[in-house]
Amino acid sequence: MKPSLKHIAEHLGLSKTTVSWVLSGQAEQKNISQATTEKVLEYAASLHYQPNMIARSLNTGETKTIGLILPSISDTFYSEVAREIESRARNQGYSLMISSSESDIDREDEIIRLFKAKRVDGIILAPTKRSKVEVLRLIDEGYPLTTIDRYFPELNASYIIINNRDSCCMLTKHLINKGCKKIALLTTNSYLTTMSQRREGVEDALRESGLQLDPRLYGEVDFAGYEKNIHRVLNSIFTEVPDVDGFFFTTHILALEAFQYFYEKGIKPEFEMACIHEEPIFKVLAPQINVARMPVGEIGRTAVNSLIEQMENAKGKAKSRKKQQQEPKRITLSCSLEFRS
Amino acid sequence: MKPSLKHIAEHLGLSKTTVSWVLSGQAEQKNISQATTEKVLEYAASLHYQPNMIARSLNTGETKTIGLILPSISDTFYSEVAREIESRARNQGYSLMISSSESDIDREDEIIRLFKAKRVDGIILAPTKRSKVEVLRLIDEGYPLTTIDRYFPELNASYIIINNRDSCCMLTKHLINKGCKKIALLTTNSYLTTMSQRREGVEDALRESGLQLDPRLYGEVDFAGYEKNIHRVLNSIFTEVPDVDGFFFTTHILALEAFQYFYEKGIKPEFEMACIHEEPIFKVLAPQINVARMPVGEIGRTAVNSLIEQMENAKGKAKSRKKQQQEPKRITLSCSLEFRS
DNA sequence: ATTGTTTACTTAAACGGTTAAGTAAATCCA
DNA sequence: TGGATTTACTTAACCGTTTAAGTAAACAAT
Repeated sequence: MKPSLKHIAEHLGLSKTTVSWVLSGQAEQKNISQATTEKVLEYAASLHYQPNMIARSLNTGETKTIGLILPSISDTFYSEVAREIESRARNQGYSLMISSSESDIDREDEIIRLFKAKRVDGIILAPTKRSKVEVLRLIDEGYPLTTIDRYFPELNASYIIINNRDSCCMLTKHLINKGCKKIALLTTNSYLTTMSQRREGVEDALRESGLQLDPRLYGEVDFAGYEKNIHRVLNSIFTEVPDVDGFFFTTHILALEAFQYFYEKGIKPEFEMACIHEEPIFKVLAPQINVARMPVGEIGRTAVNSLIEQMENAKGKAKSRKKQQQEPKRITLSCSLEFRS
Repeated sequence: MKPSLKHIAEHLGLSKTTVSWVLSGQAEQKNISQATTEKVLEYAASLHYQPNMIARSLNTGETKTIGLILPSISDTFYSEVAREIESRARNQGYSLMISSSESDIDREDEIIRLFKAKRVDGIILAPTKRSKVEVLRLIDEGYPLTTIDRYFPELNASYIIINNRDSCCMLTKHLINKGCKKIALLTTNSYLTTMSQRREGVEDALRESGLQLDPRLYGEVDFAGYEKNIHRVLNSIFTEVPDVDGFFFTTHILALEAFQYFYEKGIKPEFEMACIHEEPIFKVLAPQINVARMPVGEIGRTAVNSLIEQMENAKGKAKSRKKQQQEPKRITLSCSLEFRS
C-alpha cells in the first residue's frame, strides 16, 4: 500500500499533525525540533512518500488543476495555445485537464459538468456557438472562467481575444495599396463574432477606399466539411470573376485549403493574399502572403493570468463571505502584421 | 456554498447514506422507496447538485483520470495522438491530464511525481531519452503505465509502437525499384530506438539490393535546433554527392524542413522521396513523396485500452491482495504505406 | 403467537490529509 | 520560587463521499 501520513506518524511515534507540518514545510514556523524534522523527512524520502493531493484537496477546497476546453486539441492553433497554457499553468503550480468539445454544444456542457464535478479551480474555454446553459451557469455562480479566441456578447465573462477588425482592416488596406481592385473574401461561420469582426475589418478598408465587397467575391464556408465547400466557393469565384486579383482568408485553415486548390488546379497564386494567423509552412507554399500573426504565447499566458486572478479572488471571497461579483476582465491583444508582398 | 450530500440529507430529513444511494443509482438495489427516490432526485436537480468527485476519489481510490505525458502537445503528430486518446478515454469514463515533458528528463520525472501525487489512475507516456528514476519506479510499483511511440528495451512496460524497421525497409525498396542508386538518409537522435530501427530498415533494403549506405549521404540532425542543422547537412550532401537521386526522411519534421530548404534554394524536388508519417500539406508540397502513415487513431485507442486493462487489473489486485505482476503487453502496429511516385 | 424475512431506512467508520485548540515540560524573568 | 512564556508536541474535528453493519417496523410463514 501507498504510505500515508498516518503510516509515517505511527512508525515514528509521532502524531499526524507533526508529520503533516514537517512535510508541508511548516516545521520552522510550528516549532518542530530539528531532530524530529530530520527523522520525518528522512523516513518519508526513504518511502518515496508522495502526499495524497486528493485528500489535501478535499480539505483545502483547491485542486490546483485548471480545465481547458477547446474545439479540438489537434488543431495547430489550439494546440499551440494549449501548450502555452500548460507551460504557464505549470510554473504557477497548476496542472491541466484538457478536453475537446468538437464544436458540439452538448459536449461542451457535458465537459463543464464533469470539470465542475472534478472540482477544477477554474476553466479556460474557447466557446462553441452561442454557448448553452452550463456556461451561463458558470458565470452566474462566479466560477473562475476565462474565455479565449471567441467572443460572445451575451457571455458576461472575462475574455482574451485579438483585434480582429483592425488587423483585417490593415491587411486589406495593404492589398488595396498594392493595387487590388477585386478582392475575394473567404470566411466561415458568420455567427462567430470573431468571423463577423474580421469581415467588418475587410469592409472598413474597402469602404475607406471607395470600394465595396462584391457578393460574387464573398464566400462563406461552413467549418463542418469545409474541404469540399471551399472548392465549390473558389470555383464559383474564378468563373464569375476571372480577373480576381486578391484573396483575403479569415483563417489559416481556409488559406491552406485554398493553396491546395490552387495547386490542384495548376493556378499560380500570383495575386495578392492576406490571412489571419500563419503556419510555418506558408513560407514555402505562398511566401508572399501577408499575415496577421496571432500572439499565441500571449493569449496563453494572459488567459492563465486572468484565471489565476479570479481564482485567488474566489478564495478570498470564500473567506470574507463577500459575495460581490468581480467585473470580468476584457482583454484584446494585437496581432503582429507581416507584410510580405 | 456548493450543495453536498449532507445538505440534501438534512433538508429532506434523510441520512447521507440514503441520499448517496439514490444519487449513485443504487436506489432499486438498496430498497429505497419510490417516494424517497423521487424526492431526492428532484431536490438534487433543483440545486444542480454535482457530486464532489474529490471526496468520492478519496474513498474509492480511483480518480477516473489518466495522465498523458508527451514531448510536446503542439507537435502535429502528438497532438493528433492526444486527441485520439482523449476521445477514447472520455467515452470510457476517464478524463485526461496532459503535460509536456519538452524532451527533458528531469521535467518528465517531475510530471510523473505530480501525476502520482494527484493520484491519476494510470499514465500514458512517450518517454524521453533513457528515462530516469521515476519511470523505473512506476514500473517497479506496478503503477498502470503504457508507453507509446518510443521504445526502450530497458523499460519493462507495456508499449505501443509501430513497425519502424519494416515500413522503412519497404519504402526504401520502393525507391530502389524506381531506380535510385544514391539515396540520402536523413535522421535524428540515434539514441532513440525508434530512430535506429528506422535506419536499420533502410539499411536492410539497401543491403538486399547489394547497395550500402554512403556515409556522405547520411545525416543525423539533432532535434534541438534542427532548423539550422538540417541546412548544414543538406548543403553537405548536395556538394559532396551532387547526383543524389533519392531522399529518405525518418520523420515528417525533417521532410518539412527539407522541403523548405529545397524551396529556398530553388531546387526542384525531382528525386524520389520517402518519409515516415505524413502531414496533409505534403500533398501540396511534394505530392510524389512516398509515405508510411502512422496509425494515429489506433495508437491512441490501443494505448487507452492497454492502460484500462492494467487499471482494472490493479483494482482487482488491491482487493485480492495478490501482488503478482502482470506481464506487460507489447504491441506493434503497422503503418499504411502509400506509394505515390 | 412466535419466529423469520423483507423493507426502508440509519449509524458510524473510513479514505488521507489540514488545522484550531489544547497541554505538558522546559526555560525565562523578576 | 512562582508565574509567564516558549518549545514541542498531541487531540480531535473536519472536508464530502462510500459502505459495512445495525435496526425498527411491517409482513409472512408455521
